[in-house]
Amino acid sequence: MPEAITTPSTGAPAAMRSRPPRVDNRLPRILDAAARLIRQHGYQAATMREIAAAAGMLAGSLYYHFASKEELLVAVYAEGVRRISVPVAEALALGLEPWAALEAACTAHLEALLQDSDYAQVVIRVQPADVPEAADRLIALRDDYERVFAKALLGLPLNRRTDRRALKLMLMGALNWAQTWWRPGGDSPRVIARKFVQLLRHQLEP
Amino acid sequence: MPEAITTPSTGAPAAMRSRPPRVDNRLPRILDAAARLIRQHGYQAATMREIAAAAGMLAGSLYYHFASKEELLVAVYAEGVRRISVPVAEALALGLEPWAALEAACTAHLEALLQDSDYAQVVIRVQPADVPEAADRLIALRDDYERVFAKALLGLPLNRRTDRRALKLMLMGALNWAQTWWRPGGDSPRVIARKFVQLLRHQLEP
DNA sequence: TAATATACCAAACATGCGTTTGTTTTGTGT
DNA sequence: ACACAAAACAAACGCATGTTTGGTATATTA
Repeated sequence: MPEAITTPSTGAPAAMRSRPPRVDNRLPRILDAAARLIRQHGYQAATMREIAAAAGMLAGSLYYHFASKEELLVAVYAEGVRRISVPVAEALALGLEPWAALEAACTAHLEALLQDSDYAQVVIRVQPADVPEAADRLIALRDDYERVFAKALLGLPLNRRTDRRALKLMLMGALNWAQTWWRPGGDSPRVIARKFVQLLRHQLEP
Repeated sequence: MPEAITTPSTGAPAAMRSRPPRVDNRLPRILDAAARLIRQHGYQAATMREIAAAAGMLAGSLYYHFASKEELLVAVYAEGVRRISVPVAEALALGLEPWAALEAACTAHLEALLQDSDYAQVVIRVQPADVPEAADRLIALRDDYERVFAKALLGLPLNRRTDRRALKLMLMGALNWAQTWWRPGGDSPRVIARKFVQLLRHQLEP
């Protein structure tokens, strides 16, 4: 499934550009290839040559669009955050009652993470600490999404003694870790989300 | 805090050895250095030269003890699994009532993961897929531990419709993900474990 | 159609990597 | 004290990596 970006951010020399980008721009293909290979092999193991070849060009040509490999990662990562944030925000905008809204948000999160998007998977797979130069920006991007997800917990009618922060960390951890064990053919994102929310919401004892 | 291994597995040429290993063996130091650097920088970014230097030797000398960098990782990883499994198994052997036992197991898991051991952190940080040659063995090691942890859920008096597998996956995900957000000075492993188990055990609604 | 910035090619560069090889030191058992 | 294996050194090898440089084709605008 091809994942062309709708509005490709223009390349590196964006500051001094006197003409609009060409229509046959291969920037989206670069980002798609980078997202796929970084997801498959990790950031370090995904080489610029591999990425370039997958985009139908040579390694050096990537540097017309990105100043460095780390900048390329940041671009992919930012798009990944977008691809999780948007569906989750949409789910939260449906006006469902609080628990259903949370479940819908979790479903959207898992769908992006497990099925839909190489970009989204990069966000969970790449650890900011692995990319010293860009770690701060990656963490900031991840925090952006956390704030989106946190909204899903706002309306919940909770016990007075419930630690909302612990609830958020627990749920996000459980969701993100799904990437390590989930395989196609397993429970669907919707089913997993339902089970997880169910485990939290109701008492486990008989 | 130094982390000398108690019973160092003998080096690479273990098959044809006619004398016991020396007492000033630096193998433990190699493993400690590898564990620390792999935890800090990730597997790919941790170089053999760095590890050797941290152990007070040269890169080539590592190959007396390990046939390759991947073999070194496997050794560290195996020790890491041990350092999580042992405390958790001990917690489960205390004879506590089921929910307290689960909480104790989670505490032990988090202590190893967040505070005690570079080795343990390697287990969670390194993704088997990043090390193609050794991925199978790493996954097998991780599964070994999962079986230990799964015992913590056996005795729980649960609702008949509770999905025990989902419960395990949710809880392990939440615990393992703590590595990405926890910082020294934050809630202690004991407190986190209590909060997480509490969230699962009791009803969240008022 | 002419001009020009866009987008890429082609080829190399410097560097750091995992690993190998031959040699030397050093602890240990007899 | 001697013999010998264990353990490390010293130096290189081959290779892949991210990146740079100068040149070239092409779509777009005027």
